[in-house]
Amino acid sequence: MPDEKKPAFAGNITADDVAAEAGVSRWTVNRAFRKDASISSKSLEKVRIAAERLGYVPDLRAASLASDRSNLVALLIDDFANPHKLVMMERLTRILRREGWDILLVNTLDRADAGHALLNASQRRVDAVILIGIQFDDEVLDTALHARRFRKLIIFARTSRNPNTISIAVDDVHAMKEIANYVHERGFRRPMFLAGPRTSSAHLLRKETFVDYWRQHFGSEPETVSVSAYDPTLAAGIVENALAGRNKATLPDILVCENDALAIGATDVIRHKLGLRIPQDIAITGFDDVPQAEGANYRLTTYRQPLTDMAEYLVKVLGSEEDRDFDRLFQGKLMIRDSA
Amino acid sequence: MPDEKKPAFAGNITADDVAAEAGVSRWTVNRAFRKDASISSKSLEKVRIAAERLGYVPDLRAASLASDRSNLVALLIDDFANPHKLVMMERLTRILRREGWDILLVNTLDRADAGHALLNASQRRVDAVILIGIQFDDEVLDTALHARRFRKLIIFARTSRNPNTISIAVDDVHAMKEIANYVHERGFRRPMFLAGPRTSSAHLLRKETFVDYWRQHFGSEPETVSVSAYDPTLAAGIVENALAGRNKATLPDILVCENDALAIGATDVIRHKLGLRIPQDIAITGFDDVPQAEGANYRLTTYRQPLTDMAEYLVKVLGSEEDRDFDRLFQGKLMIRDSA
DNA sequence: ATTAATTTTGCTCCCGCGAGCAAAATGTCC
DNA sequence: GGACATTTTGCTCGCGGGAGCAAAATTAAT
Repeated sequence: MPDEKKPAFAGNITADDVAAEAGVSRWTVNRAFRKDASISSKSLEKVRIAAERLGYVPDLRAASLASDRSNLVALLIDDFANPHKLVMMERLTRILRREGWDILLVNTLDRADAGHALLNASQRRVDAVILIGIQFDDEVLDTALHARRFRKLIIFARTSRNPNTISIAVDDVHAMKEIANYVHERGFRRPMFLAGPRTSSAHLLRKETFVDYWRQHFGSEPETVSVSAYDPTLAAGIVENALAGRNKATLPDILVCENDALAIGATDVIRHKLGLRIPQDIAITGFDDVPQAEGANYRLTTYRQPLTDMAEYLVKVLGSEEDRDFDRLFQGKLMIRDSA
Repeated sequence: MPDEKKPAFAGNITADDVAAEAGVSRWTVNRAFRKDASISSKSLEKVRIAAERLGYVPDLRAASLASDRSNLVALLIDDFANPHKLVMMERLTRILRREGWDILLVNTLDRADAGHALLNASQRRVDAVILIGIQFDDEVLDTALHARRFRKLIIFARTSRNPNTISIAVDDVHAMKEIANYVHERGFRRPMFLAGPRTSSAHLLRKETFVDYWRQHFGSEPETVSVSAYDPTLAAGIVENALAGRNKATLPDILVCENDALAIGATDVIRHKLGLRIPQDIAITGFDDVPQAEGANYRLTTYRQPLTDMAEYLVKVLGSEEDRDFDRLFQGKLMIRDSA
């Protein structure tokens, strides 16, 4: 009788086994699993059946080793407190997988760890590295680029001026000017800007744009406050400190936040700790348009990044063999809701 | 002369190059990068220096191919709408990386896609698969186990009765009884249970436990409502439908939610669409203790899963060569806040 | 049918490293 | 210094598949 014992580990079935079963050579078997295969439909069918019976799937490690293409990209992330990261990961993983790219997820603990994370990725011989964290400053990038172990280094959803990286991001300058204009149009006159960590010049782009634009066009100098991470909880603490004890006259009339993570933390504390109403006592704007921004609780006026388009462009870049300048800025959309 | 052109792609430096530079054999070079290495400190130093100069790092694909150990685990996720997933990912990736495991992140689009996702992982010859999604029902598991392409199949943060999987989860039965008792103690008498998708029997555990326990100990039969995904937005819609138009007498006095994702959606709609106060008009409990549950806005009474302990146990399981029953239930902790 | 053009198949030689063993080097003891 | 134990080093062979070419099979053209 056939032994019906518990299913054994079957990782050791190789193309040779399938070749024997199908009565063809090993190379024909391997060809059957490549899309560019030059193979007759007859032997393809034979191989399919034999592979099915034996439970064979090609070993991508070996394929990658022999072909020098891993079809693997590393995704380096650090700030898991930011809910927008979840959205970005979902979008990226979905679209990348659809195009045949696998993803190595690396949690970069802190700035000092960035180098190790990059090394980690390089040992798997990833074809590209995608950075969606915040702690990858110029120094880290330079180290990575110096080692030069990846074909492409992509900064996703953040502008980078480094000429050796590929930056796929929303046009922050345009976006912040649009926000500034909207804020002013709606009659707000004393904005406060809530900024994130200042780890590199690129992060200052939104803040600088807003502040400079406001000063130049509307005269006054906006207050600014900054938080050391894009974390709603931290933002709440900072905002509470910054606004506690103020009265109608000294309170900003709107809090312009660098992103939704900060705006959400700010909203919570303004309502529940400071007892103020949004937008009557103080309005709020965000950036990113995370899912909860649309929910009944926040109704946050924010700026939507065209993440899907950006991810689609990303896979196009990954697939390209050219060595040109792939940097690209996308235009987002101001989502007007109740918070401002 | 040595060509000093711009930093080239340096993925092609091999142990042989380092061996030549250091004046040792290739095997000594490789040994220098293994921790169990039997190597003299003198040649280790020589190799380190040479490797540093050439920018060499071992190729893990080749190592994995030769040793039949990839040190890679696949992480399969599907419900990215649930904020708790972000917490789980952070914890898992951090602890796994610390122990030398790399992570292949696979976004499982839907139930039909689960098989492909598993195949995907198997082609990279991962040492184990970790499931933290919801759509991996018994049928999917059986298919995966039948193919048997992984040494270990771990269901994380969800109980599974399948004897061939390893389930690392919180003790749902104990937890729900604790919640039921607490709810009753605090004087609530007409609970409604808000459940998630009913894709497999395992998902019903919390609901069934609560409902059965309540019926047996407190007489009445709780109402139940279910949402097709752990998504706050969906939960909001369902709850609005379920509660709209009710008055004091017909409204449940507490909404017991299967997890925080549902509780958050429910909270938003109860406050902002139905205009009710929490907990005065209706109380709420959750499960998971996501970061925002503690925030000023929700102050959600919920049940904390000991994620760190669970993740630590997971790496222990991964490292073990034994073939015994690794299933384990952890005890969590009821976090009492303002929502109930 | 014959020859040439084209597709399909099989083969050699790698890809970069590890297991396991034999040779060489080093250390130990009297 | 000699005999032996112990560490360190080098080597053969294989992990599973790809590039690229030559042989074989098929198709097209005359």
